[in-house]
Amino acid sequence: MSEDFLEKSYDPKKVEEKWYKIWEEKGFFNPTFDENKPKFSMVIPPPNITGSLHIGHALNNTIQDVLARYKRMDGYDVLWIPGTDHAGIATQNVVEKELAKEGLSREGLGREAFLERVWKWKEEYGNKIILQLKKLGASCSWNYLRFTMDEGLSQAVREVFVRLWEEGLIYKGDYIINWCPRCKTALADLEVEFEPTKGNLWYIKYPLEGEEGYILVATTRPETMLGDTAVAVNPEDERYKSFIGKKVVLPILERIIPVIKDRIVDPEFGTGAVKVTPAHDFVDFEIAKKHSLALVKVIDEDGKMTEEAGPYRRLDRFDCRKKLVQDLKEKGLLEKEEEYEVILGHCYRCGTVIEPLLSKQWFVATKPLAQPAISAVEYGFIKFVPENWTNLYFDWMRNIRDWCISRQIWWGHRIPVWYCKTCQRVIISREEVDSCEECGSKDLIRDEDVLDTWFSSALWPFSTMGWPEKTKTLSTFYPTSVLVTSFDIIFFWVARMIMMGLHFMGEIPFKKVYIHALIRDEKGQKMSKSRGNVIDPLEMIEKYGTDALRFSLIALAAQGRDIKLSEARIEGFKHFINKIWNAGRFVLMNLKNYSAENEELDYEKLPLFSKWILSELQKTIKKVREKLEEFEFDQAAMTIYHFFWDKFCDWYLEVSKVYLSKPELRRDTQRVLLEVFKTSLKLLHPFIPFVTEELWEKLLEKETEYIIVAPFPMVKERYVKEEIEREVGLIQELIVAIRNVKAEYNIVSKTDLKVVYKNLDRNWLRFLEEQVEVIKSLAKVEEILLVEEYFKQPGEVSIVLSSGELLINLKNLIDFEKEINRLKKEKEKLEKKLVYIENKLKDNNFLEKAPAEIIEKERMIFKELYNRLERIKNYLEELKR
RNA sequence: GGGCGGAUAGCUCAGGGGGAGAGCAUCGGCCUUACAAGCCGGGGGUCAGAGGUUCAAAUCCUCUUCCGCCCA
Repeated sequence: MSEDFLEKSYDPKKVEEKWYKIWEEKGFFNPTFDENKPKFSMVIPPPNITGSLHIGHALNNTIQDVLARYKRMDGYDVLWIPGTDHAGIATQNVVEKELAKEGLSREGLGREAFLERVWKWKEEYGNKIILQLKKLGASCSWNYLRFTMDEGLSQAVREVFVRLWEEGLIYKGDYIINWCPRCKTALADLEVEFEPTKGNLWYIKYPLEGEEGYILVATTRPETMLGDTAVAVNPEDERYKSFIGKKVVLPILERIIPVIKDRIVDPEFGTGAVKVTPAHDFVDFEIAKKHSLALVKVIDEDGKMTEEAGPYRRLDRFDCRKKLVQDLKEKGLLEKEEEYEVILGHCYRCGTVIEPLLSKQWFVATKPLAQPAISAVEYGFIKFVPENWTNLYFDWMRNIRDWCISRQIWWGHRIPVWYCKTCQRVIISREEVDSCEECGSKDLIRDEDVLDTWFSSALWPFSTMGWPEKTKTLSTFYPTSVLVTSFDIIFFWVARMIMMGLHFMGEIPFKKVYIHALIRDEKGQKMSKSRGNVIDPLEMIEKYGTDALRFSLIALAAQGRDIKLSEARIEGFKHFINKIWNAGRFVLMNLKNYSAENEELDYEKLPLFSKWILSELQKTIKKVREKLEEFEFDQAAMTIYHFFWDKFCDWYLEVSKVYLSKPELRRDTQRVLLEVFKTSLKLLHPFIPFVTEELWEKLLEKETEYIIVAPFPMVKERYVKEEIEREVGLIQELIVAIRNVKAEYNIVSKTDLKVVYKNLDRNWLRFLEEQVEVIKSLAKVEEILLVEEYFKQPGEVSIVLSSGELLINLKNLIDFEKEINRLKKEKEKLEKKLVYIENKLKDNNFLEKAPAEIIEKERMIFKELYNRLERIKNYLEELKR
């Protein structure tokens, strides 16, 4: 039968590229601006241009694509803006590494040549991830492809910078910041990753000035003592009350510094007396501000000791530590040294140990921006899904600190600030400046720094739509419908977009934030480039096909739980894809001589199982829609999976073989097969676009040429029939029971087995009469006799069903011991359950307090189980005889 | 230290007050004309432990143990 029209198994390689190209060429991905359509919009979380599609991207974009395709099919005008992020530090590092291989350096090339080089690199490799997104099937609106350093987006960045400056929300100053001595740039607090590391706690004696004695100070970073400008104790600490106000001599440098009191000092840490190094510690910096202490910077931007470090100048910070400890030991000023777990900050890009140091940087005052952003979520204008992320968001936003936005790198949006060398004027401008607005001098220098990459991504939802211009895209599609991202960038990105969106658009950037799971490696660790533990989705696509990968990711993406992905799982879903393919083959084979007609289906005339599958289908449509709306993608996917495989393939296709063989049923059965299959494909399309489009192409009687724009199925309430589902349930139980006996007794499929079904309900028997052929076919038996009364013959085995009993003649095959065991086991199970229910039904509390329908249900169950138990007991007796 | 989440079949995980589920693995039988990437059937669980709330707890609450993550 396998003729020219369909291969025996699905080969994704043959179709994926073809369909993507067609969809793109037909322009299905771009919005139509049709005023009659409701709008749905999203912006992609822009992947770094240095990136290659990793499994996290795959999940993130599959989810967005499911939404985009679902909404598009459901009649929405969909805009899904794709793009990439210039990823300042990461990209600069990549290009620098490349240069190093050629024996070149960034400094050697100079700023301009280096930037040219980065742009060249971007042209060459920066598009890689875009192509990979296409492989994934992402139906992004490619006409809107953006890059954070595009001219338009750069203009938005300058506009925002200037406005924030004008509003007094951007300032420049000397503050303590996180410094990466390898990347040679400041980092925002968020860009530092903390890790507990084995270190030491050194106890150092600080002698009192002008008298005997000393204060013992504990520190994990002794080299910073060279920058100490005080010793601090908690004012409540009885041990040190008498020391407050005295002065101590800083060892080695012999600087005289005061002993001060401050509540921030933790009396439990070390000795309760701490050294204060304002230029190299965040807490100490705060203390120094309060007490007007001097700031002495002893470590420089290269991680080396400064001139202030006296004898240790120009030593590396870690070498200095060793030497200093040695010197203190020799001088008898080191009381002890113990092992201690220190929490070290590392650069999130290169892993180097961060040095907090004093530096002149640009900051955004975040408090005034944060307040409206908090309110927007409090009032429910923006909703997090799942909502437990809301707390995390509030927590961070309520404790937000000013944001250090300047970076001492070259790749990025350069800060739009110029300094006049003649009159010292600071010029902040949206446009390039070539002469001083104050004195007219041409002797200007531009600020060397660039902006934090997240500064531009914070504008992404509106900068991509053309802001600050008032574009049609903005007025049509802003705010976006939903943002799909993972929790690890709620602070970096989501929170900042909300702040900037509210401030500059006066409107939220998105109505919902769907936070999906993080895919972790087998150790439960986050996957990242720097850890080198990424799993390659492209390899999975190569091996199992895009649809299999997509379906796996979606099926595993339960809300609120991380995903540990296994390849076996993907392979399993590949089988599902193939199953769909083969069901398609079956349907198509049987539709060969079926000609399309538009007349409505005569529902009443349909045989039982046709009505049943239509009813099941409606339930499936309903649930898939609900789950998609609730962002419960895994459940949406599994719902259609189970319908398709367990209901449609395992039951209806088999039954249809019987129906198709009957001329009077053939035509309507073809129609139902087509209807159910087509609807299934539509339900499946958002998840697995390629195989569904390929099969759709082969189908007759389609409402649209391409499934990607076919209407998403709607529930037809008139097809929902619970009574039919119940009836079919009983028939299925009957069939399974027969199969079970056959399997237990190893009776081969082709046999002249005769089966008797006994039930006192005459109406039910009459009803079953019509189903005999189906039962015979599915249970593979020669004959089935429907009777009201029957006397069991020797050599017959009995099966007790929810309705009626089954008697199967096994002749001399019957294994009495086996049968007795089986029945005993069932009897025990039943008895246990019965005792449980009986106790319940005897309990007055239960009868008084439980809802009536529950009591009724329990009674029904009791009756049924009791009845079943009685019958089983009877048969057991018979067998024992 | 603070917060969040998890502990359910051998493995990976759904479920979330009223008769314990899926996929994979496993065992037995089938090359049954859509599919062996398949079909049919089976076995397998004190739902981490201890208390509590409730007529009823795997599910809600408290505590304990272990694991993961985030923040300091």
